[in-house]
Amino acid sequence: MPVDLELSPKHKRANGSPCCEPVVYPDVQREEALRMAEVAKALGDPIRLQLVDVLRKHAGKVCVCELVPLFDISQPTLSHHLKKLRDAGIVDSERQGLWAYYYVIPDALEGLSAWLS
Amino acid sequence: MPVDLELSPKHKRANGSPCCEPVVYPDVQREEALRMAEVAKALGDPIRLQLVDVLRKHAGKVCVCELVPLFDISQPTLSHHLKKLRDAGIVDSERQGLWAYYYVIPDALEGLSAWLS
DNA sequence: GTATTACATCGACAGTCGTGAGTCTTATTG
DNA sequence: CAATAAGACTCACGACTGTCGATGTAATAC
Repeated sequence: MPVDLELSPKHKRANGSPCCEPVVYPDVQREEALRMAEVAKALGDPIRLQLVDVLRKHAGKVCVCELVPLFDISQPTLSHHLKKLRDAGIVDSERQGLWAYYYVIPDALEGLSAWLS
Repeated sequence: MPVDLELSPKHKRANGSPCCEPVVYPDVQREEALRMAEVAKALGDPIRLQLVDVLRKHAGKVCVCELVPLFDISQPTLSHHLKKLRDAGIVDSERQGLWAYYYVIPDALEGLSAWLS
């Protein structure tokens, strides 16, 4: 329910004077925005978003070798995307012999999710 | 409640044969992932995320001249970010004389928000 | 031991990004 | 009319991105 509060007819301002009452902006938001933007950026690639989707739906740890055939990209590229997700703190991995198992870090998406709701 | 379903000790596979039972991946997700990644990418910059935050909290249309003093970037750069948000379908604008008023498109974030929840 | 497999890292490439300075268009003011 | 202001656009710059092929590392299989 957007309310059009004062779409006031504005006036050209003298060069030094402020144009309008600036919208207040809480400083607390700033570092939180940095973190949320970091997560959003990591999700800002279709393949990474689908990777997270698969990992979440699987509700457990998924071997990289299971992920490779799902996407039409090379193994090094997939590894690169997984690293991006790791760097963003969204997923983590666990080595077991030759195999690496990935999983979504619980609550890693909660901040962004809460803000979006 | 992550359940470790069969972290089966895997075996090295012969070169041609499949390594593991690949996780199924619904094709429906694919275009939806494209759209959500587009939105996430647009939110993947702290300034743009804060811009959307301001526009949402204001619950109405906000003049660009009110946005400029909130951020430590030049006016052309702010305009550039607003264009990115417009291209991603997150915000839209409305000209009124010299002034441009921006607002968040209702439900633009709903897809991503629902997926994250 | 050697060969092979899983996965990560490196190097290189074209493409995109965020940024500011400058310019342009349009509308208001006088 | 001329001057000025708001905001979008253009250009250029360095930085980063997604991609692949090649290479490196470590563990398994023989």
